[in-house]
Amino acid sequence: MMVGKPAKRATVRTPGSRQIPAPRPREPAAVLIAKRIEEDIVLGRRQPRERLIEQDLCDLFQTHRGDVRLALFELEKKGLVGRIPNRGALVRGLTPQEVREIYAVREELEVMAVRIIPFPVAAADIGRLEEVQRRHTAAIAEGDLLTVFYSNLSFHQILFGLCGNACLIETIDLLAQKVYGIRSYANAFPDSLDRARRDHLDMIKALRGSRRDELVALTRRHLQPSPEAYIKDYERRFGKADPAPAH
Amino acid sequence: MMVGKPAKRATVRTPGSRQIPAPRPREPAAVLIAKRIEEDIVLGRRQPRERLIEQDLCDLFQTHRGDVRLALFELEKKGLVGRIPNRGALVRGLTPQEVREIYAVREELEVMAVRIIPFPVAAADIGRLEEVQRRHTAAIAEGDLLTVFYSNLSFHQILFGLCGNACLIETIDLLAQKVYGIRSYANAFPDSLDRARRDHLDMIKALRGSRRDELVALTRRHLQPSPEAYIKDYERRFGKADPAPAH
DNA sequence: GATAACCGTATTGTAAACAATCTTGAATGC
DNA sequence: GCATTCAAGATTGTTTACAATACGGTTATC
Repeated sequence: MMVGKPAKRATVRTPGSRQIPAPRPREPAAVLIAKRIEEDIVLGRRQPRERLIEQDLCDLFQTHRGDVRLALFELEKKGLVGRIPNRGALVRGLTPQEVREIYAVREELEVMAVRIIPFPVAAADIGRLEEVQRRHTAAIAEGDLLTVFYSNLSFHQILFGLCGNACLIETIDLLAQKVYGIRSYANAFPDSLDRARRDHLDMIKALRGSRRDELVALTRRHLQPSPEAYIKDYERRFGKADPAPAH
Repeated sequence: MMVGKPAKRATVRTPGSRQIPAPRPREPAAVLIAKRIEEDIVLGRRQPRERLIEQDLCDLFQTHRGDVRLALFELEKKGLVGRIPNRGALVRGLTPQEVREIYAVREELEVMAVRIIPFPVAAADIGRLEEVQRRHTAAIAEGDLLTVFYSNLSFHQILFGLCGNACLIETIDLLAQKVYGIRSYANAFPDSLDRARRDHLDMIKALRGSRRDELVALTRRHLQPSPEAYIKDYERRFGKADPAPAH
């Protein structure tokens, strides 16, 4: 497996011990493969209902089935792919119902995060946000959707990372991953991208001025367009009736 | 592997298709093993820092390393065990900091859940809660901690299940799993168990009367004792200084 | 006597082979 | 012509064997 990185030492913490030197869990190969597949789904290179065959992925990533298998289980738990026993994995689409539910929880958690960010925010942190936002803006101008995606991701990770609650950060990230795939719908319209860009700039301003309520309102508003665009498109394709509850 | 159950057919939903008959993902062996290990940790039969050696677990569960491996990866993602490359898995304890953070998020989500429960709640659902609560009460009286644990679990799953948001339910469950292990601290004191019991009864009453604010207050209060007991015990054992940030 | 290099053992990580299961398509009977 | 049965191929699930790595003790050396 040649996807791995050099990897250096790090530490793990266990209660009752201070710092134990231990090999850092260098990104296991399986996780890297999972990331790549995730990216494919985000970019629309893999469509819902498409099968993910283990051997194909082995050839693609030059590895053995063990890692691919692990990656698929991982993606299954994230909700990005479904699995049918003895049949394998397939890219999983989301019903409007599911999208609405996920976004409701995202809003709750992201609002919580910005509520507990300690103010004022350090200038260095705001600087990092501005730096990433410059990349984001440039990528939109150039129509580089891949960079748009990743810089947008970084922006939110930095922003919510300010809240200081690791569990909250992790959970926000988890839910964001579940709907990575539907971004492409929102990104299809330049208007949406521009609006997101302006939201980010407004957020930075609110942060700089320690205006929490404004930040909360922006956070809520920022989450609106994506699910709406997705649901609209979904209904256009498959009809408006929500076909039976999702289990 | 002889842990499996008979397993029947079910259906999977994918967007754009109606109902596709498909083999129901019968609880895979790995998941069952993970549950058993989880239970061991909950019951204190496995202490933090204890190593989990794959071959030992294979012998114990009469299976092959593939499933054990998968189970360990699963528990790792849940945060119950840590892994050191080429060294294996070990039961992971939680720092007070982590516990506080997890409970903060739990409170936010569980309060959200009870806020969106559609009122009035169907009599049948209240009946199910009462039924489970009878088991809970009986188990406390008999000192059957295992049944206490599982009936308490059921109670909350039914309660939060009423909110109707599958993603929210799932996320609440995920966070609850992360702190399964610390229940034993709260359960050590009969007072705590009795208080939990009374909380449950009060919740049922509030549900029956559709008194949402009361339910929210009870939900918050119900989450207080466990982390407090754990943190107190932790500081007694390892000293009060929170040793270095938890990453 | 302390320290550094070495080797044996325990354990995980990787790979390949085998078995079980499902899908697909053709052949057969009605 | 249509449904049913059967067999072949494809894919996943399981098992076993092998290689790589890390730890612990022993020995050699200064």
